Amino acid sequence: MTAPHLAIVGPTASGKSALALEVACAFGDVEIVSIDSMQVYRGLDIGTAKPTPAERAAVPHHLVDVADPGDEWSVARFQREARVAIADIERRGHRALLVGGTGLYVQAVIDPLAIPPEDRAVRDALLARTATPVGLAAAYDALQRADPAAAARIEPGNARRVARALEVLEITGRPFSSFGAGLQEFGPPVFPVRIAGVWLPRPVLNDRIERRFALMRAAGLVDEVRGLAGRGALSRTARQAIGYREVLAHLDGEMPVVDDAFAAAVVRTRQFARRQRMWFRRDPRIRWFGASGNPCSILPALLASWSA
RNA sequence: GGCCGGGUAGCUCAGUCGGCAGAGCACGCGCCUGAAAAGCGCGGGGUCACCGGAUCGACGCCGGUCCCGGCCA
Repeated sequence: MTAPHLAIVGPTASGKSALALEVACAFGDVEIVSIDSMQVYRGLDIGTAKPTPAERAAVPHHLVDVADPGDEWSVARFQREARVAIADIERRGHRALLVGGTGLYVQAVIDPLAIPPEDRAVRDALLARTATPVGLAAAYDALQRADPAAAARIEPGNARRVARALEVLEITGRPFSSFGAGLQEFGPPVFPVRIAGVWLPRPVLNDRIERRFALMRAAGLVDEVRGLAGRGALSRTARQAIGYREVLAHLDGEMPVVDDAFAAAVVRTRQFARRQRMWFRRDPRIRWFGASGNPCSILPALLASWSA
């Protein structure tokens, strides 16, 4: 039995990655596993705040650059690959340091989530049918009859999730709800792990978000997006990355002024950070570490907590 | 200076034969099992530019003032 794995979660731009590198240097026996739905894509570097080659040379990083920008990524794929990576890390006698802000992915990795199978064609057909209010209402009705438990967990207006539940029903013949109680239950993780949450005051975080986008812009985000767009199609999943979607809209002429694109990206990042806060807040297994300014000031407390 | 158009929520704008003001976005609060940097629900907000007038009653009608845009001089 090895020592427990570690995890750092929190909203975007809260300084998790920098902290993780410090922790890795301090401990020496940890490898970083990025829990990030967009850093998996090769070529999406600047806008995803991906660790630099130097950082990746200093500390091994996993689940970064494992997909082509044209790939449709998914939670299930992440769950599989992350668990393989963690098993490998254990085999080397090391500890995994999970770092990231994609809440669903964190749970897919550390919780015993049985993710039902999918059939994209079936779901796309269902989504087409639920595209109108009338069609959605009919679909939700059908779900209520076939799987009341799932319907109770899904808002009637959420076409995405209604379609997904019906999809599972259609291709497996089993109710969606039979695959698990949902994400409300925070039982013991599938492996021992200590989870730290990074908390910053909202004005500080908002300020960091704004600065970071300015830096990304200066670092050539527009050119990066232009290159990706020119090289071929970005998948539906990849093209919605914050910053990429907005710059793409600018390059397509839908948003003529670049500054507007970046302003929109900043707004969407703030909204994203809020959803992340909501998501992580309800997980009682997270131990929170707050900083009033520089998130690296958390480091001593974090190391002390994890060394105990 | 003259003529025309406009001044309504933080922003962009809708609106009513005169009957206690709406939408989208933003913002706030929340939800979440194969797109999750996605998707969805709820909510707070306005002396309707200002001053005066007629009216039971004005954001709306009348008169004036200020500001913005366009055309003419």
